[in-house]
Amino acid sequence: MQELLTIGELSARSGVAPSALRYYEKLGLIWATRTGGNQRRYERATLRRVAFIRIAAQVGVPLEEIGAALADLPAGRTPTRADWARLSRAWRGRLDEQIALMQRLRDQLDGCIGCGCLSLKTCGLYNRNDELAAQGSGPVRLLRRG
Amino acid sequence: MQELLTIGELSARSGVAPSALRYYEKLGLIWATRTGGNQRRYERATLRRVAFIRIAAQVGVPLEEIGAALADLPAGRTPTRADWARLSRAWRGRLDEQIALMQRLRDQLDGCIGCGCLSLKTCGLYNRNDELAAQGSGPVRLLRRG
DNA sequence: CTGCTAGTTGAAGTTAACTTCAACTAGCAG
DNA sequence: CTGCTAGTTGAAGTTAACTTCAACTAGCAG
Repeated sequence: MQELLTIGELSARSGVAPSALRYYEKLGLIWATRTGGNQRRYERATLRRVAFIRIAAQVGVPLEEIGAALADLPAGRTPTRADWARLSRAWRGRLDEQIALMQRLRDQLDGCIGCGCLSLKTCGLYNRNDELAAQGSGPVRLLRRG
Repeated sequence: MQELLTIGELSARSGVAPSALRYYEKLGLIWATRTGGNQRRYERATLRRVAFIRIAAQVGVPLEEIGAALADLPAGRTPTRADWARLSRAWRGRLDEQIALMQRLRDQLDGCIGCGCLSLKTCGLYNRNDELAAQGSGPVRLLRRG
């Protein structure tokens, strides 16, 4: 029942390069046991973990934050369905916020750039971005905080 | 009528650091005339240009692509309201696509991680991401292509 | 015309998320 | 037990989007 995966197998099944998997390990996002010859062997549960990492990363969450979230999973045992469900609830809220922000951006882009009023001082869209900029900056932050 | 802005003024009014403005100039996104003493002086229209750059960048569009879009603005004259409207229509479509993708991600996160089926091979969410990965990778690409 | 703040340049540094490289070892098919 | 593919490490390289630094000059208030 303990079928372990080599790094090549995990890479093939997750679509993530071996070098990226080693990088994730260095950041503490995943881990592996070692063979006598020092090669990595991954538990099957790692597939789910990597899937979660990739999905969150593609949504713009920095790996460090993903690691913090994963650290909330139970330490001793393989996470259950319920563990993952609990974790995903938090990201659901984040996605909701991001979607709402982009919708506001879109609507204001129509009304604001569309009408030619994009004049910084008076433009609601730009001022919103100023507020966001105060919390951080760049697209990633925009996506992170919502 | 030709009130020009110093880099400090443009920075203060746009919320973008002087070093970033110089960087944008190096990339060809904005430009300035020079005083006798070689200091930059920006036309007021540059404010609108910078606003557009920041908004697009916050949505995840790389500066190089923003530059390509800005290159479509009329060369000889200050862009009119209609010029900006034309430009913004293209970004509107992009935003629509991005919003739609994030909504799909959210819905599948509910159904997929939520139910514990996040098993890569069978997971629709993850497979969608594989397709996306074929076009590029990472959050920025996700946001770029939609 | 003094003095201070604001501006100039080119080079180097920063961060995230990886990839590439070199030099080497493990694991397994035949 | 040979030979090839897959794996190992640490260091260095990559890209985007900037920032920081050093050494210097402009512009303007008083």
